[in-house]
Amino acid sequence: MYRKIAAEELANFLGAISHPERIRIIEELRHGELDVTTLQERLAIPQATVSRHLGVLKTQTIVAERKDGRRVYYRLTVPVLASWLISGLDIIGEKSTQGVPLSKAFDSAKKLWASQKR
Amino acid sequence: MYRKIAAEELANFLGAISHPERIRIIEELRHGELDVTTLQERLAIPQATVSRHLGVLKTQTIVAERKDGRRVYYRLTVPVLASWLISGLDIIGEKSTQGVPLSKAFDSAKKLWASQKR
DNA sequence: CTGACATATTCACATATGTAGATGTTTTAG
DNA sequence: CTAAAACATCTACATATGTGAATATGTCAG
Repeated sequence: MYRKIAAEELANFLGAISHPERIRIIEELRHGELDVTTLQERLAIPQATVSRHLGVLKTQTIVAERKDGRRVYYRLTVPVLASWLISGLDIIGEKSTQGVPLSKAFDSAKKLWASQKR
Repeated sequence: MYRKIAAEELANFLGAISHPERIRIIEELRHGELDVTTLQERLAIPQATVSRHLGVLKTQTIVAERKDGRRVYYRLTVPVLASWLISGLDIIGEKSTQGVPLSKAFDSAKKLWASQKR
C-alpha cells in the first residue's frame, strides 16, 4: 500500500498532464519525437505557449528533449504513457456527448478495460 | 483519433483527480463504499475538506453517493479507476525516492507495463 | 559578422484552486 | 420538541496556474 508521499507524487504527475494542450502534446508525441515548431503548427497555439507546456511536462520527466541544430525534438520519456492516457479517455468515453448519462459512458468504458486487465 | 473536446474532457477528468487527498480518497474507496466520517478519520483532515474533495470528484462523476440515515456513503462510479490510477503510480515508481534518477524509475515502470499492453 | 530562424524565458495580469473556520441542513435519539 | 451527529456550503484569504506580448538566447546561412 502507498501513503501520503506516493499520493503527492501521483498528484504532481497527473497535475502536469491535466491540461488540454498538454494532453494533445502527449498524443502528438505518441508515435515518436517532434520538434517545437511542428507541435506548434499541429496545436495551432502561440510558440511561447507550446514551450511553456513542454516545460511543465519536462518538470515531471514526462518528456525529454534532444537538440539538433536550432531545433529541439521532444519525445515521451515513457511511450506507454500515451496509451495509458487513452485508456483514461475510454473511461470517460461518451461523456463528451452531453445528453448521454455518464454512468452509461463509464459502463461501456468498463468493458473496454476488462480486455486489458493486468 | 480524438481532438480538442476529448482533450478537454480528459483534462477535466485528470484535473479532478490530481490532488493528493483526492487520490487517497480514491484509494480508500477501492474496495467499496465508505461514509464521510470514516474517510475523514483515515485521511486525518478536517471534515469540510473531505466534503469539498468529494464534491470535486462528484463533479466529474468519479464518485457517487448513497444516503443512509444521516450518513452518506461514497463509492467509485468506475471501480477500475483505482487500478488505473495505481498503474500510473507504477509509471512514476521509484521517482519518490529522491536520489534515484527519474529515467530509471520510468524504465522499470515500462517493464511493469509491458505485460499488460492492449 | 549579420540577419533570420527556432526556442526559451520574463513580465504583468487574470483566473482557478485550495484552506480553515463558521454556519446551514437534515436526521436521529431521547 | 430538542440537542447532537453527520454532511454540505459559504466566506475570506492565500497560493497556484495560465495567458499574451515582449524580450532573451542560441544557431545557422550567407
